[in-house]
Amino acid sequence: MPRPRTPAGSARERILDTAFRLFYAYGPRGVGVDTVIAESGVAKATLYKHFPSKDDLVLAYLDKVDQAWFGALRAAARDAGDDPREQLVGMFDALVGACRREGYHGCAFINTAAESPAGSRVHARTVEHKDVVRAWVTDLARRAGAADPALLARQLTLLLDGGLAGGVLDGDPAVAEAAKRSARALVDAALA
Amino acid sequence: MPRPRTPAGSARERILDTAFRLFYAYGPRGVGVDTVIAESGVAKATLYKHFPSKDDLVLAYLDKVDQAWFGALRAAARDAGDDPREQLVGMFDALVGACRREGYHGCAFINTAAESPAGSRVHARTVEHKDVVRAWVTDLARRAGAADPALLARQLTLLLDGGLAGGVLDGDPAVAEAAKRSARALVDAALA
DNA sequence: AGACTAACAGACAGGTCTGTCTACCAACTA
DNA sequence: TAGTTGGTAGACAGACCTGTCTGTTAGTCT
Repeated sequence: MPRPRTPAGSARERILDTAFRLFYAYGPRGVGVDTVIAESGVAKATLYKHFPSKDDLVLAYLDKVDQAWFGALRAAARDAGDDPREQLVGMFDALVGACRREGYHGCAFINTAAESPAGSRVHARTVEHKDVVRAWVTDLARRAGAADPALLARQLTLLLDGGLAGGVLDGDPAVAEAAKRSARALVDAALA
Repeated sequence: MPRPRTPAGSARERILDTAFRLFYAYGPRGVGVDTVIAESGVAKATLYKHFPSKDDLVLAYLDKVDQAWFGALRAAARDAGDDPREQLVGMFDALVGACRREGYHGCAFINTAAESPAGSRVHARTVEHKDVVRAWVTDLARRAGAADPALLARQLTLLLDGGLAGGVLDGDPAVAEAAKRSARALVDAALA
């Protein structure tokens, strides 16, 4: 186990944490590698050792975002109780919470995908993330007894995406609340 | 009236048309001024005469997008008949149409805002655009007899944004169809 | 003690980006 | 005819970006 000389975790962690913060705030393209290096107090060679290219760092960033967001989504659903029907609505509290958070700036995946070329690894990773989330919602919808779980899941993730994406501009909690109300209406309609 | 030597319209139009095409496909940040110049067959000085900075060109691009998208939205609503209630659902056909179009790449406003700094003119213009559209939808909702037109408008534009934003990845018409079904359910619930 | 590993510090190359500037040209107008 | 206007062509400055490379330092393991 190599002991890090600096107190705040290993170099890799510091790089990734800094990249997470800067990339989310300014977009990966808006942050140069030199800035990440300066802010994380790391040598350039060290960064390129852990992440062979900036693109790899961006992908690692997206993985971190995926963990955080998907985790928040599942936690919000869990907090809504045991009924899958309530969980489908409750997961929107993750959106409400995100909107309230200082520095909220919309969906990291959408934002990053918007500034990446069409067939890039970033796009593939984003599609992967969206698919995983939608599969989870689909399962929830099935357990709730929806006649067409795939459709309901598509509708709810659409709503989630809308709420998240619009957050690039302003994290108005009213938007998240409207999304939650919509979710309630859609779930009610699907399980009538 | 100065006669343009090149057949395809004035220099300004050519620049704007080219910028529209390239900016939408690759994102404003992904396209250099030199590329716009080369593709539109215009001198650099001419571009900077009509648009003092690249930012001004980006704003002009957004205005063009606004006209196109808001126009499509109103046309789709009009095609749904005279009943405001039907128009609220019918406007989603603009989304369906956009998804089908070759080269569809999501919401130009969201995509551009994602790669622009927080307090920039691009953000302000995007907020302005979203507000105008929502005001129009609110009016439609009021005429349809919604108890809370502002809420219904917020819900529907949220859905619209979700469908548009997700299009950065793939223009799946199934997404647009799901959005339209959601709209129908939400309108029905609000006007029950 | 000696080898090895991880990290630091920073120069550097090669490319791209925005925006400015000079010089020239063609058409219209007074 | 002379001036004005709107355009072309392209060099250039200055900033910034990614990725490579050299050399040094500190801690760990055998």
